[in-house]
Amino acid sequence: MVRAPCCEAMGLKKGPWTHEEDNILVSYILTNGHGNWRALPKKAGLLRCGKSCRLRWTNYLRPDVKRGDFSKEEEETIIYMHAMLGNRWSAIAAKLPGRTDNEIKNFWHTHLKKRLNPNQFIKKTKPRTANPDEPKEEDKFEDQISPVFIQNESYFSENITESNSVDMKQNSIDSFEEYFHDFDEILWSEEFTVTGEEEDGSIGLNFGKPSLSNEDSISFWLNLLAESGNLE
DNA sequence: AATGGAGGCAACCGCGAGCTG
DNA sequence: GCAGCTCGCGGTTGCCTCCAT
Repeated sequence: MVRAPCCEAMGLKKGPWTHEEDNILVSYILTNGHGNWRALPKKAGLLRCGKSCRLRWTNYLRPDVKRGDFSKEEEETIIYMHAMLGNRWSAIAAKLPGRTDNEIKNFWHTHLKKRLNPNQFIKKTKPRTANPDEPKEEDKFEDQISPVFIQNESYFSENITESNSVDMKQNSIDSFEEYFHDFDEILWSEEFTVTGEEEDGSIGLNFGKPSLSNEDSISFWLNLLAESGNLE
């Protein structure tokens, strides 16, 4: 199959986005929706490829993108989900409202990965398609989880009191199961709902459905653009 | 104050999946 | 069923900032 060229180079801009480009993209999407990403930049008057626009929107400009440091809970979720799913960042991001796969991926590589023993970290990326011959995700869970968490001394330092390595290993698994018992139920329940503005100022989300209504999104950006003087 | 290295993050690239005609 | 296309994902790169010397 012949792949369609993504950015037929000529004249298309690359590199960091400017505020003006951001404003154009946001205004266009809020007015028209993104529709066909490939056609969007031309319609919006941007010298970018559709891919670049989509990435910019999903990772940075979307109103429900949560910026700022990851909370302890979010870190724990990432570690837990990564132990279960491997490098399936989009799947992990789906469990962290307001966080993007790119952000999580970066956070993992720059912060969390360091806490793990690299020699023990052998989990490979899972293929996106389910192979019927392979064991189910749940069946493989134990095999995946132990090397990561057992080696993560800092993570379990509060729970592990035994110095004996064998006991420690078992304790780690027990601690893990105990520690994440409630967590698991929350993560795998479809209703992971937070609404309205949170106490910390972050945007509330209805997990499992669009986090903000279109109307809310428009209001958000109209206000923002109006404040910055970029929208009449 | 200058400089070089390390770390962090935004953005790009290439591939596979899924949709459509 | 096939070919062409778009979209989404994960890996990687490169720039910018910070910090140590």
